[in-house]
Amino acid sequence: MDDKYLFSPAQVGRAGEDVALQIEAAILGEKILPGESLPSERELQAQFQTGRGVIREAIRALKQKGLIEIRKGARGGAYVKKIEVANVSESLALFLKQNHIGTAHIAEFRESLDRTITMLAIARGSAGDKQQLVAKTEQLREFIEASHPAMEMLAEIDRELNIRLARMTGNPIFEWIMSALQLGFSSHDYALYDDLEFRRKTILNWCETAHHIAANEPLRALASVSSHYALLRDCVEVHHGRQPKGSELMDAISPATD
Amino acid sequence: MDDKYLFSPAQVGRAGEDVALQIEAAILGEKILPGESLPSERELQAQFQTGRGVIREAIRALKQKGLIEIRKGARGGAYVKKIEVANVSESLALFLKQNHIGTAHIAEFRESLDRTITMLAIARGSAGDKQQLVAKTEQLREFIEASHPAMEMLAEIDRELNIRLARMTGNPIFEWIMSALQLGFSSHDYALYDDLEFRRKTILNWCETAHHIAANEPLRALASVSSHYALLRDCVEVHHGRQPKGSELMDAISPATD
DNA sequence: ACGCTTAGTTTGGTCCTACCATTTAAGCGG
DNA sequence: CCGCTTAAATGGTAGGACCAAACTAAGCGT
Repeated sequence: MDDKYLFSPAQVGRAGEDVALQIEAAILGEKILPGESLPSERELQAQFQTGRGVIREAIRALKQKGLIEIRKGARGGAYVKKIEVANVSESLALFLKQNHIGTAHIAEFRESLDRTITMLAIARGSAGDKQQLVAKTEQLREFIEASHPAMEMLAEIDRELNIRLARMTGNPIFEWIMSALQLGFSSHDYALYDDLEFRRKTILNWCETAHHIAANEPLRALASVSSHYALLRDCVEVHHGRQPKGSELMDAISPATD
Repeated sequence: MDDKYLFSPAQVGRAGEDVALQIEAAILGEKILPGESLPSERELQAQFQTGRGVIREAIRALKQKGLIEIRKGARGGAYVKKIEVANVSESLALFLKQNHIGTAHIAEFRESLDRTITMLAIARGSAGDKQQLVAKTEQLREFIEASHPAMEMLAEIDRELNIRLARMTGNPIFEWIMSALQLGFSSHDYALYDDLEFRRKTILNWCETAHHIAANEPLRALASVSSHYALLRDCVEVHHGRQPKGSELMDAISPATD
């Protein structure tokens, strides 16, 4: 921190990029650990031998990447943080949205993911995890039978169940990919809970799945999982089935459009 | 000249965020289409009633998200573009890297993905696609038998084969997730090609897989795919043998310990 | 009339300086 | 010792000036 600087002066033309890259390298190379902070903007300005605007833009880019968070005031500055899955989600969601990916494609992908997760969860999840899963679903069923809660809440619980299941695989990637997909498209999930009929069926299906998992019955569990997505397809069909509007959704469901 | 602007003045305190959000909303809401450009920085400065630095930071953030590209000079400015899968890859790669995800976890996820992709490719891929796949793998085999090409090139071909296969599913998400995983971790894939022995086996395995796919033999194709990953596990094991099972057993594949 | 050169204009990139808002820490008085 | 006030550190904003790149168009020569 005295005569030996972490960073080198940036070159002209694309100084901003240069600065951002150097700082990013320092973070990824763990020269600065999560929780620690970068030097202040004015200090960086001195180290990089550049204007403050350049530093600010670089910091902005890193913040956008999720690598740092920024605090104001004394002892403020750019603090390195662990990247959250939300950053990946946002990126993925933006991408899927801008490329007009239909619900059918997302559902198909999620179905394949769910099937794998289910198998791994059966194989690796502890008995306690499985019991908790059953308990959660039972609680959900009682809930829906007793009252008519907001569908946002049900969607939230559904999300939580999926994550819990994914975590039982012992492989964090499944959990994160699932999170990313859900965060990006939770709005679509609401469709399932929009209709009381489907809501009931879906929850019963969750109970069924949980029981099969707890009973270590992979084939039956897989059947349940797939039937969840069959339900989803039916639901979508009922709601916008005949309408030419949003036709991309439907023609993507039938895969044989070659 | 117009009295009706696209954007509203930003609020103080977090003007940068505000500006970025407004512009992002305009892009996502397709008020500005890909190929078109935003007003110039100075024009935006006028519309948002703010300093130019704020505009620049907002634009930097959007560029980082992959929503726009920036050109200098007259007719320059921020052009809206379609988000590329590389953005998602980078985000995912950063995340996995910072969270120290082991190769074993990535490989497991990829294996599950590959199995699904294989089944879908068999079911949906055209005969032409399948023939091309076989041709590519045969070409690869001849290549390796004739010479000792750089392993980077082989890794690149391997990548291309995977993408081609993923594309045959007809569901772009498989292709993109596969791209993202590969872009983020192609360096680890090199491990497989490091050893001549494994290189040969891997390529032969690719040929086998391609033939099974072309012959519409899903079970055999799946066996081939899994055998590819078994090969990977063996390879890693040979390179650094002893490791306690369970956690991060392939963690030290690139750095340290050697 | 055509093509090349050149000056001008637009626009992003950088630098600077000043000032504001917020947060923490030090200092002071009770 | 506690609480209030004040000062310092730091990010956020404003606005101006200039540079560099890239496109435009005027002008020149053939």
